[in-house]
Amino acid sequence: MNDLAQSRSPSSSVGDYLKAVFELAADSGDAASTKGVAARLSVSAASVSNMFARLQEMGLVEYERYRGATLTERGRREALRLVRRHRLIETFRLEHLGYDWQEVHAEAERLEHAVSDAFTDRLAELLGHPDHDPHGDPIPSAEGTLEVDDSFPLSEAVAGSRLRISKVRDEDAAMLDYFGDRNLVPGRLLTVREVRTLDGVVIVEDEDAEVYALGEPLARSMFVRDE
Amino acid sequence: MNDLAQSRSPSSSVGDYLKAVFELAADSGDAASTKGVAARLSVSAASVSNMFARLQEMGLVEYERYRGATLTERGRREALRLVRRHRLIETFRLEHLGYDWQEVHAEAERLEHAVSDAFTDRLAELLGHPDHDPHGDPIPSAEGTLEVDDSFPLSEAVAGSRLRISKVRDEDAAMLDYFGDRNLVPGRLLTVREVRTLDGVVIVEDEDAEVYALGEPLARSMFVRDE
DNA sequence: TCTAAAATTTAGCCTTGCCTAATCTTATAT
DNA sequence: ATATAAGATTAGGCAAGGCTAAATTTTAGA
Repeated sequence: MNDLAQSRSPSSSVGDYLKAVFELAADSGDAASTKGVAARLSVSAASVSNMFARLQEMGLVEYERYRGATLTERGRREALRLVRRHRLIETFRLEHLGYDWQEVHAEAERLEHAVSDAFTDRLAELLGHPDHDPHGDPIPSAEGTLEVDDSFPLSEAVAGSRLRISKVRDEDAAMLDYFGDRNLVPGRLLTVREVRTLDGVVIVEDEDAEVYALGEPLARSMFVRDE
Repeated sequence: MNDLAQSRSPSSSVGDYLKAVFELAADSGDAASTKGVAARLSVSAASVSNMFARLQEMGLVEYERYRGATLTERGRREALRLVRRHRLIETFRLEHLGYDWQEVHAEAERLEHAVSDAFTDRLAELLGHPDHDPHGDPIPSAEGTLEVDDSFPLSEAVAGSRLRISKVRDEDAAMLDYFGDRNLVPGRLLTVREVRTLDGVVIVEDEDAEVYALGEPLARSMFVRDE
């Protein structure tokens, strides 16, 4: 009964936790904290403690009390499978179902737990094996490899540099709206006019010579790469 | 807390039961039995009794102990929403993902619980608002209406009649294989050569003058309409 | 009609996930 | 160096859904 639990495909809840740990680690480079995961999944901290212990039993995370959790190799593979599904579904919804760039995120959270690997791979084929989703996030390969990410938040840019938008945080719908409305989307070129340390405002100019002053929250939500 | 349960969208388990009751009633015209639902969902009879009581509380079925359950109007609407999703997803998988006619059924069971109505309607549009799925089953409209079904199993045909295949039972993969391999699919025309009451074998000839002798189990799985 | 088999329900228990309240640990600020 | 705040864990519950075994009702056969 124990090794059965090992071989079963993780429940949708387990998957959500793995993805949260994966994404928090990507941001901070560190172990995922109870609090961080709780906030991301809108559950209580107690539930996270509880789940961390179970994930460790299942061999999906390395966990030490009061120290947070990091993914094991198996946990990381699992998380990447879900990320792959999520991003392909988003791309499908955008390109074939006519959803707005901003609307794409929400429902994919649910669907990613319901589709099989076979479905995912056929979807990838239908879409022409894209390597980035509509927000600019890289899509993991079917083999579980993920492009190394050399992008950084616009808030850390230096004045005068020329940058390409690589991705936009997809957690906040209002921010997605803002960027979407102004066509500040992955692939666009920006020139940094000013980075004001005083208040964190970053002033950029786009390819059409439009100038935008972005406050720190916005500047932290847009990721760029040196061009 | 009680009326919240009323307004919530039913859990995936609840939906599975509603669909099972719906489909059993369609077959037998009668209340769905505990045993029938248990067999269809691969669950113990005790679980079904339990769930019938809960479904009644939720106002989704009419249920009397030892007498089986029938859907209420609300229960029927819920079931039809799921059936609509299921059949549209099957159609999508066949037409856009290149699945075989036989493979289509299985995964849709899981997906139908994860997609929203909005997704479903956009999918319908992408597919050109089909009114039948690949097995020939009618797709309920977004408003919850379903074509009246005047088809009957081939096992009840009379010798000499000309019939069109309307649908094929999709529960048994081996039978789907058999029919699929021989191109005995919805839309094809058949002429009944002989109906042998002795052993239930039905002998038919298709449009290409191929002749098939179908035993009772197969003849009961193929539905036809007078042409 | 009466009895045995089949179907159904009840009782009692388990697991997964989630919650709140109370208790620890660790980190921070004097 | 230590008090306190912040973060994490434990304890104890709850609801959904499932199961088995035992009891009950219905149905069918002699």
